[in-house]
Amino acid sequence: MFNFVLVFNLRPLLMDFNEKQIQILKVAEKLFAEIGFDGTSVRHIAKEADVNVAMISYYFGSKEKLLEALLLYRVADFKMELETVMVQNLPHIEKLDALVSLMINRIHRNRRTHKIINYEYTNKCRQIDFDAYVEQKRDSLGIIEAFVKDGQNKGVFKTDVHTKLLGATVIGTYFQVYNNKPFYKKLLELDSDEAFENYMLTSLTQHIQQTIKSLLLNEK
Amino acid sequence: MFNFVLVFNLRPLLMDFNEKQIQILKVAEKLFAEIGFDGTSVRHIAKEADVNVAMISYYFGSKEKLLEALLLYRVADFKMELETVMVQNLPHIEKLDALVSLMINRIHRNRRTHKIINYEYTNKCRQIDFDAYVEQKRDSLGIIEAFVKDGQNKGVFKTDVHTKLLGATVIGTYFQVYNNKPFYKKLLELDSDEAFENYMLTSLTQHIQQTIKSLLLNEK
Amino acid sequence: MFNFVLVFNLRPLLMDFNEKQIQILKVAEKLFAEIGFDGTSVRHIAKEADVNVAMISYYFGSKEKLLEALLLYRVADFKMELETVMVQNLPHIEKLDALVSLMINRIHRNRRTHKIINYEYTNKCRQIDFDAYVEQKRDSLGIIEAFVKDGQNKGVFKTDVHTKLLGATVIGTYFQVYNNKPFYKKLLELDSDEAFENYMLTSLTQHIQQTIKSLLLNEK
Amino acid sequence: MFNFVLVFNLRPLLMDFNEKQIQILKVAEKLFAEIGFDGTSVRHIAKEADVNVAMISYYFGSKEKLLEALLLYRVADFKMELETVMVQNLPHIEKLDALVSLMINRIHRNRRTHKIINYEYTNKCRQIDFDAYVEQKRDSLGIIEAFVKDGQNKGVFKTDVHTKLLGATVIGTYFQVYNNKPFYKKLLELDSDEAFENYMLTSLTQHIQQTIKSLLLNEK
DNA sequence: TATGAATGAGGTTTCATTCAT
DNA sequence: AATGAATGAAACCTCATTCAT
Repeated sequence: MFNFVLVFNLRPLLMDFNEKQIQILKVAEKLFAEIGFDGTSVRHIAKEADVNVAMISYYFGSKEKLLEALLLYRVADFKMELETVMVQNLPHIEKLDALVSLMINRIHRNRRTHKIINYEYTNKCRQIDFDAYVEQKRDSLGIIEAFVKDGQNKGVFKTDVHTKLLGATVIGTYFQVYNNKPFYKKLLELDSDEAFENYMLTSLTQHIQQTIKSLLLNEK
Repeated sequence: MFNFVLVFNLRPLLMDFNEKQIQILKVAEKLFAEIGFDGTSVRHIAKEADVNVAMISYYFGSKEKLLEALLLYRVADFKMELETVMVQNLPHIEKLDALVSLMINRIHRNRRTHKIINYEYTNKCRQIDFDAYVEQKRDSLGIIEAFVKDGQNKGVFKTDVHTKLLGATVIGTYFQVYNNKPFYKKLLELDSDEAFENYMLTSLTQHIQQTIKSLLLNEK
Repeated sequence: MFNFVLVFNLRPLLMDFNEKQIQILKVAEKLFAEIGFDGTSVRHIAKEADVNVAMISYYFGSKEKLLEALLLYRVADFKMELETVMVQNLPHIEKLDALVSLMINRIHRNRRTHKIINYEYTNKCRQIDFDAYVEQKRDSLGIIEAFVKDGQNKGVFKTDVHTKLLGATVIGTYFQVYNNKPFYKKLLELDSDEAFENYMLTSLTQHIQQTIKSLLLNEK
Repeated sequence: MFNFVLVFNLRPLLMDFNEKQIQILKVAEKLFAEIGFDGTSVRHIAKEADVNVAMISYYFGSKEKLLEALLLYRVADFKMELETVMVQNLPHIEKLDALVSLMINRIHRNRRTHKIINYEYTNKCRQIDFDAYVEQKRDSLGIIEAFVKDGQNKGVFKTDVHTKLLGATVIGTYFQVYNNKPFYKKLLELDSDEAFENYMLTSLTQHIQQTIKSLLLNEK
């Protein structure tokens, strides 16, 4: 049976950032996502966050450490959310939809940080500790895999699927659209950023839910 | 002096880059993909390509123009390939598989350049001409859409799908795995880069084909 | 960070450059005058002023902004000096001599900066704000013109002169000698730089005074 | 008596520049005057003159040698012209006017080159041979001085003038206006470049003639 | 004779960081 | 605890010139 009893792994995050630190983190997240990690200068961050340049080194140690802090700040509590869904007493199909929806919502909320990660994670020459990210990803995919296996055992889900790749399809589809925002805005005739955002959380989400359900539910 | 920039602006489809230019382009592609556009210095490119630093400016005008040249070099003749598949006399289902396979192969071949694009395309502050990329993307998705519509008209494909998002699922799934290579190598127990490459072109491709077919073929 | 550029743009007449800034300005003035603006590298300035290269950008923003700062530093309070002479209760002829003498002294004191201006003012491709210079020039010539008109009205000065060109003759004669210093040193048998300087402030000044007086006083 | 019999000093100039060389010289003169010697790149010259970059080194040896060639090309035959005036049988006063007019015309014709010289002549760090310029200047001023002395001996000209500085006043006044062209265009309400040019050759010339005559003719 | 290709040197500016206060 | 001043390093690019052809 699907084991949703998982010990909360409370990493000693020391995430007690003060107000100014959070201000810096938010500006950094925005700028890193918009113009890249290397493309963003600490001066730019400092200016936009209305703090002294030296403050960034002072608070975070270095620009790279700032990114690490951002990862901890944004990628930490996902598992708890997922488990909140898992414990609900729902039919597998509905739970599947809820799961996908939650993943997308979560990713969407932190899309900027995840965009940075998507790019920087494979960056050689970078000395960033991605453990929190990897751990979260592992856990998330683990939960999905366990849930799918449970459904397969119960005969609800098909078995001839690449279970480990389901998450990649969910998140990958999301980011392929997000990373090509100008292109898809035009293609989908979405006039404003708001319309685009809305599309991501409705139609795109539906498409992804439908995709995953098709894979798991239908006869081949 | 012969002005290369002019030639680029004319964008002749048969780009006649000389040997040294191609050497530079290949090194640049590698480094841009590995450590980012901003993270890569022209010195680094020059050193790795074993050419003088000034040569890059001489041949391409600037670092940004070098990236534009790379786009033209890598993203140009996709449509022709796609059409080669389309004209084949195959059942829709087989043609669908061939289409997905071709897309992935194509993306895989130029994965480095596409990774750069995925990141840089939405980069504000960047003055890069992405027209070739956008054009190619539009054409590709257009061909897919037309093919799917044809299948729907013939009653082979389901109609309640987000046709315009199919490409995003194909390519997005691919890149989600590619961009998290270390993670998936571990998850999928792939020991070497070769094993990973092989997985991308076999199992991952199958997964994506299966995904798209599930969406288009089965009852909901 | 305190933004000096903004302060410059406000152009406070009492510029509060700190010691190091003044050091840089003086070295820059010397080198710009000796080897030209383009011929002078910021490295050279930095070395001669014994400051870090980056300091010039830090303090002034750019090399061109440094020149603008120099203009403001050197070309600012001329009108006040002129007016000091004008309010004196002297016969027109003596006042004319005093006026010419003051102009030459003033120009001589800032001869280096004015030499740069003489060359750079008409330089296309240069994005320098010469407003302070133009304003000062306009004011100076305006005061002279008004004074001459007054003398003409009082019947002291002749009327058939190109009043607006008097300043050009004063300053032009000065600079024609200054810009051909090696030539005139030899022609006038002035052995040392001191002798040359002395000549500029005595004989040359007399010549110019005599020139202007001849124009304004004598029958044609 | 004024000795106008001077042996023609035919410097072995080898000024047999071919068509392309002259083309280069003309473009160089224009650009050097407009954006300075250091500010002008040989590439710019080559492009504007529609010749290969290497041609400049090939024809002239170096950029500095190109400037030297320009000096020889533009500053060579002045003395002959001056002597043409001197031998005319005219009253001293008229000859004085003719002399000034000739000087200004000559300078005006080669104003661009002379502007460069005015700036570069005192440029330390520059290894340019200005002998042709110095020689020409010496000769010109010599002829003027001799002419004035002749007039003084004949009692036509006043004696209490700085004879050696007359040339500086003539040429200096001219360049002070020329170097501040935008300023004087506005001050003198000259709308077009043509109007400015015209003013230089009429009113400004008159002013200078009047200035010199006032100095030499009138009672003090 | 003439030139396209190539290069070493040096240009300006920006970078992340440190340090004295 | 917090910051303005300062700096070495390195970024990209342009320069005048050379060289093989």
